[in-house]
Amino acid sequence: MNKRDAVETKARILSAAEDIFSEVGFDGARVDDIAKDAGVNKALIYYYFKSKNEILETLFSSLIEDVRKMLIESMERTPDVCGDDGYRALFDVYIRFVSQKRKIIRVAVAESAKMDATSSIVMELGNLIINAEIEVLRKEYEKKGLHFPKDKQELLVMEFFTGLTPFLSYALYKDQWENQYGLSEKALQDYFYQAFKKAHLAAHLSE
Amino acid sequence: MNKRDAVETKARILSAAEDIFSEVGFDGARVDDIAKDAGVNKALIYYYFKSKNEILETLFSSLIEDVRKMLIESMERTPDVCGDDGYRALFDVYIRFVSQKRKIIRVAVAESAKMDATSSIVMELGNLIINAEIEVLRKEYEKKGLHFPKDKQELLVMEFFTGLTPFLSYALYKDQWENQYGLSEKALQDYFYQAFKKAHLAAHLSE
DNA sequence: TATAATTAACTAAGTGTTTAGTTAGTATAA
DNA sequence: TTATACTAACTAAACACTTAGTTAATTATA
Repeated sequence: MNKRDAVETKARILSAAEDIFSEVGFDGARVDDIAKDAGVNKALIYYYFKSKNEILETLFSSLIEDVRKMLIESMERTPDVCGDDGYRALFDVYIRFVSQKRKIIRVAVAESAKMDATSSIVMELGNLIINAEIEVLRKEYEKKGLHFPKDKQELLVMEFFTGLTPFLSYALYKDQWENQYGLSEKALQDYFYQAFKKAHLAAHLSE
Repeated sequence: MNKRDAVETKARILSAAEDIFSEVGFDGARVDDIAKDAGVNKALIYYYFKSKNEILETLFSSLIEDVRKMLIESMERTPDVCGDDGYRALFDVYIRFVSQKRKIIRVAVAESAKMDATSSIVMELGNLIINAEIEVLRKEYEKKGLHFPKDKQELLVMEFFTGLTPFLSYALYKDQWENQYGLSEKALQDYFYQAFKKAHLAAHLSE
């Protein structure tokens, strides 16, 4: 077997783990089941990862890395966009991100919901996303010749509650809303975007 | 050894279970630990509950029952309140609810985040809360002589994303924001209320 | 009113099963 | 022939749940 097979095998293990973690949670997941779904022997998992926990950490690291890349790319693509267009661009990045990463976000939220999760991945995600929002706002203030109040920590909380958590809940409950109420993905996103924009405009611009 | 009050003992078991579930999740929780924390023999837990799962179901049933009571009481207390006051009343009920029930809400969110959770307790909570919001809105439309568009399901989704999930995240991440950013509970709630009101006004009244 | 019968509340010490992780080895490509 | 990729078979520990009782209090009976 050559090296390319190994990379692909490792990816298959991670993918199977992601599926199973998102279905039954980390503690509920069985390494045997991950191995079975990945089509490998269980011992091979311990050849690539030192523990079940390291599989989760690898998945979380990739998630953080991916969202960081996504945000950076978006900012480089539209460096001067602010206001309405800025929100739209940010919204598109978020929605693409949570749609793509829905499964692992479920796991992150479930793990963060545990009380002892001090090094919470959701907080880490939140900080990344908040910084992106601040960047959009900063441009907006700048364009108006105003100084952005950098140190206002309450703003971060506002951003978190009004900005990040609806996206997380979108990732968590999208399927259920679609099934239970027959809502299309497009309809969901349209209404969601209106709420997102209004909440942000209300929070930052109208007073 | 003296016999203790059975009702009180059962309550102690449930309380210990709630603590441990919220710390390490349902699958991560050990029945031995619950017994130890409740100060009873493990077998007594199986005397009162047929399984570990039944403990969780009992806790979830109580949560649903409690929120239902809370909402009904609030509506009976302020039957004609609408508009700004209506939102304030609803907000107060919500915030009191999530503050009191924070621990079990963590568990509910963690469990709901698992993909197979079809009979999701969060969806059940969501429907209860959504109905309460609709009631406030209905009064508002009525007072203005307008007919409330009952069948708009998109409204439910809006309510869910903009109304319920920030409360859930408040329950989940309040401690972390307080610790990490030194925010007081009052400051959090004040800003949170502004966001809540604006999001709702924006969603329902400004178009 | 004393005591025997009954039951609710509780426990020590398991049982069998499931689990994460290991060992000791084989096959293959370079 | 050496390093990488892989597996069947295994183990120790952890786990949910059970068994086989005990204790304390209540109720029925003499």
